[in-house]
Amino acid sequence: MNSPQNNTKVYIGIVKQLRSMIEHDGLKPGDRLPSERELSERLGVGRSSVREALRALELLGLIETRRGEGTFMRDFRGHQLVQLLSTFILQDKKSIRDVKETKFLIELDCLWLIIQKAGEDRLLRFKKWTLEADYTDDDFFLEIVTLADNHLFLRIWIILKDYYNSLDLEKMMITKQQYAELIDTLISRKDSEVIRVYKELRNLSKD
Amino acid sequence: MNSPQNNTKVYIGIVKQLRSMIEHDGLKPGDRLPSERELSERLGVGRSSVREALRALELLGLIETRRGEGTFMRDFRGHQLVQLLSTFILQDKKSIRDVKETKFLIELDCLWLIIQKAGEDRLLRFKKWTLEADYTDDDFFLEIVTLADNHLFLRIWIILKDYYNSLDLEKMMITKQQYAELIDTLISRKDSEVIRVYKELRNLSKD
DNA sequence: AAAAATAAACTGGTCTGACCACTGTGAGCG
DNA sequence: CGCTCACAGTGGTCAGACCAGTTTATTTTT
Repeated sequence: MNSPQNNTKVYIGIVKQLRSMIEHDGLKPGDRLPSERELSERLGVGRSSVREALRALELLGLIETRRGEGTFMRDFRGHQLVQLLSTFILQDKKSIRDVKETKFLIELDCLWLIIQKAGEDRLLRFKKWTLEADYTDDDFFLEIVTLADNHLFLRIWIILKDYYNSLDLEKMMITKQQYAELIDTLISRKDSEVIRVYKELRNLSKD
Repeated sequence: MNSPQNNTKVYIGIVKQLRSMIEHDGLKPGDRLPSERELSERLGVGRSSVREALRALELLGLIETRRGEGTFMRDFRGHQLVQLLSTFILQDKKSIRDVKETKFLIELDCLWLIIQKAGEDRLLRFKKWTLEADYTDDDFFLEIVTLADNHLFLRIWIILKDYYNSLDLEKMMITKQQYAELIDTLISRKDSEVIRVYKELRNLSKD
């Protein structure tokens, strides 16, 4: 039947079913899922099990429920979960250090990837935007990570960014000139220069 | 009563209660939580609501339940989250290229971290093991990533490794001498040399 | 006929009670 | 002393009931 194996919990199976259902039907953020009772009947399980699965996905921020209306796909970037986990887990100092360390290194990786891959015209346009537009540090590096053209790094970075922001660390001021300088080094394609400028920008010089 | 506000869902309140309970009682990984029925009674809510909260936390990897025994705190240093989200991220089975690229760069990151952090004695011991023991490429780099002492990278790498292996790509032969040489460069702490040797080892020279 | 009020049919939210499967324990027997 | 076995406790699951909202259809009123 629907159950994958016997010793797996029902609600886990439902999560999987839902995932494949979402993929199969191509559900996008905002779309409605079947009602709890319908899922219950369709999958041949109790409604409470369906609810356990849905509640878990809700806490993860993947879906949203509105009483009287239904359950909907959500445009998830993790905030729900990030907030929860950060207060839940990230208390210990080492985890915080890991998050910072990982975020920085992935940003460096992406810079390196850009050197390898990005076209010069794209970089020049980016530099122009850097000097003219208004943006935050997250905005800037989101563009960096996007330019690196690695979907995996992009997803991981976004998660780390949210974590990082939830830590409420003091942030340093970075001038447009600094951002622009970083892009210059990208255009010149000098690895070592990129690393130096990035470290300076992140104030990691002494490390 | 126990409920924080009236319009918040009960299971959310329970999650919060659990969090403060964990903090207050100083529960550590491996410790047991009160049973579902006891929580239900103590918090004045239905058992199904307790279960919705527990199931959500379980899916998050924060707790673990064993039928007949109870519910236990889990060792979640490494963010189950990454693993969970990975099933969603890797869902779009986009480019194999991304997986390879990311795995390699993270391995490089870890090498870099080792240069910064690892003690020489540890590296010497590692080199000895490299020359004497029997191991696979995965074994070797698992040790590398572990030495980097970044739990986040460790978890991400493990996922990538598993995915990478599932791709069934042809693998090249790597001699013990090559592995040992890599460690030598780590001991000498020359960044550029490490990169060169690693690339050679992964046959990325032309790239 | 149009608008407003009402009713019905859904949706999620919660609780209760029941039963199953599994684990640990302790009483009782050999 | 060691074994067996029943029992209490725990999570796993289901069914049913009721509440509280929303939407839609129906009826009533204007």
